[in-house]
Amino acid sequence: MAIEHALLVSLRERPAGGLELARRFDRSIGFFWPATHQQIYKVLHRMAADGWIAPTGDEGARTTYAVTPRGEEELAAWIVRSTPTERLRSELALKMRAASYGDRATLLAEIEGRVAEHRIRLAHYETLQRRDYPEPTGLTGQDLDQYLVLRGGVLLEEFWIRWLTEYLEAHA
Amino acid sequence: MAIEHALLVSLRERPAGGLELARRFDRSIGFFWPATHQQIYKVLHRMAADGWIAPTGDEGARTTYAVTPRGEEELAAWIVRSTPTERLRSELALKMRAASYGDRATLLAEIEGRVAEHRIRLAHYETLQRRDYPEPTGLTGQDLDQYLVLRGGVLLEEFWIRWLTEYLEAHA
DNA sequence: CCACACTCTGCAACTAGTTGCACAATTCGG
DNA sequence: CCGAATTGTGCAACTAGTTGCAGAGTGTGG
Repeated sequence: MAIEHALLVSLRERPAGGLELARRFDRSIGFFWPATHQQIYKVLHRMAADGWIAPTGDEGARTTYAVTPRGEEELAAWIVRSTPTERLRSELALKMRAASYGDRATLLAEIEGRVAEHRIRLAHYETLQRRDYPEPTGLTGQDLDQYLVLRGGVLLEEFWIRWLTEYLEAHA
Repeated sequence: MAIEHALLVSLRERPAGGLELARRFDRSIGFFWPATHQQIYKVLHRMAADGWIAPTGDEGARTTYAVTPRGEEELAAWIVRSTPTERLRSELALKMRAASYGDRATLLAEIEGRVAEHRIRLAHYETLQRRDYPEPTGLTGQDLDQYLVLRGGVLLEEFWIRWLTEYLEAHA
């Protein structure tokens, strides 16, 4: 339902082909919307068929798409449409609750690993933050929005670290 | 991949039928794993066919399932299996980033509504916390786990409120 | 006792996303 | 220049989850 719009946003920022988009998803955009290249290609075709995007300057094998006026309209319309609240779906949370039916020690080890992962991701986001937005107070428009989404990534990682750490401490 | 196990956990706590399970999912278990009754029925059939659960004391139309030994095994095996890190998928985050391509005022209003929702949910969780776990320091085993998952719900709501509020303030 | 509402079960069709693979074009090291 | 690795595109089959609907059974107020 929304990957189309994620692609529109990314293509609005700069035209690109499928793989390039997939790479961008692995970085910024994908913090909050993971996608594989296969799915991206599938959706790109649909979007091109619907006239939301169009190939620019055919350079042979690789196709670069740009957003059409029709796509701009759709993007604006989507932003205004209301979005249902999203629920986090966490298998790990389930396991934490179920721990007493299995081997708790193994689960605790897994959680420790997960905390380490989140710390790494957090450090990565903080590096980006320092590099790209050293002085956030002056930001406006798109830059401000990008910064705030990155900020969301930071807060989310902090949530995970805090929660998992509390779990570990309670079972120490 | 995991709804089966969520159902096992819930049925382990107390045998039940499809609708009753759906109701439980709307409450505690579903904090981190939403599911509709239709899907629950579908999965229950599969699980019964696989021998993970079995109907208990046939009471006519409504079927109550309980976890079999085979199901217990599966539950324990699942807890030990490692889980891929989950990514939050947020359409709202995308919109925040895309705001400058549409009507920002409308989006800000929507975000305000969302904050209100999260505050309500947070208050609800805190009520549960006070009611069911007034003295968390003495908890052990399953009770402790349930408490800690509820605690995760609280932290998650706080994450949302904080992030969305920062966004609103930055665009005030 | 009968109409109406509610509970419980479930099917069908669909949409979104994943996994595994294949193949062409390009670049790059020897 | 040639073989190998990498980049870019994409199909096919599958799994998970959603939406919309329907019918059977139970209880309840007039």
